[in-house]
Amino acid sequence: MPELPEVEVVRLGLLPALTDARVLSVEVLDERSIRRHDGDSAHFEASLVGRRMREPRRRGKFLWVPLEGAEALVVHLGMSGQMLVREVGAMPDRHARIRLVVESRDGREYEIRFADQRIFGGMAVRAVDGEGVPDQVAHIALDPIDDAFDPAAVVARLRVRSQSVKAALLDQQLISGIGNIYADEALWRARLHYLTPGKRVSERRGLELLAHVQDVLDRALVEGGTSFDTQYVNVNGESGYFAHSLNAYGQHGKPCPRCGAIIVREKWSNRSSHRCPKCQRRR
DNA sequence: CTTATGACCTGCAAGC
DNA sequence: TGCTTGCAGGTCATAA
Repeated sequence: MPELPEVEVVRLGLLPALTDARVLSVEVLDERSIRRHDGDSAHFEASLVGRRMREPRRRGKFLWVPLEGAEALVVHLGMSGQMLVREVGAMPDRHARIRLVVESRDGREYEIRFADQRIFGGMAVRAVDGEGVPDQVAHIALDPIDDAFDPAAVVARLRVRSQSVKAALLDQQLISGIGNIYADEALWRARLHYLTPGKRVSERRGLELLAHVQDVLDRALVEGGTSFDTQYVNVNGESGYFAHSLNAYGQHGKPCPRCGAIIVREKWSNRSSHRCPKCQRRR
């Protein structure tokens, strides 16, 4: 489950099971899901067993579970990753790649399953800095729902770029947490064509765009994220409801809710962009 | 430095 | 029915 709202839904779901829990056992079922870990899967397992976990954190689409000592279990869901909280010995989940058994704060045991169809996601144990941020996450910009997020600074950096405004929104080193769905939704709300160069976006419209980004992420979070199929689910395997509220993403062939023109899908940078041909013209 | 492109994977839906 | 093709919520390394 990929973008910020979906990852935050997962983090919230993990809080009761993992905060102050202790790792009892770890089993790597598919080596490929251990990514950017400094060592093999046996080393990964040994790095976790017996250790105490702290409250799960998130920046953008990166999730991590701080460990006692200056390390953290970093989780990235990639395109199709899931973190499922199950009873120990529950029915198997499809595409389960890594299993952790933990004893939670209240003394109950849970089986945490990392499931991932496409294996673009993964886990690693990494060192953290003085702020508790893993080295793997250090290069990721603050996300729009972080207290320290600075919209004016992001707009200033956007406005000196020649690249398209959509590429900027997807650049996790400029602003994190946005992916293809929420980029298209925010651009629709802001009535901007995705190919508009950053330097052609006025300061006022840039700030408006970021306000739309924050609003669409907040609303999606309240709805439990966007799910089109069973790939994108919370820790209990349940889907979110924000797909009903999409105005542009995946709406090609349907009328624009604002002006009635037919939403189009266009190939761009090895993926799809959705826009209203009337409200989001290239100027 | 910035920017663009392909690699990494599995599986589903649509079209023939 | 079976085959092929296109498509999918991301990130990173590499090249220009």
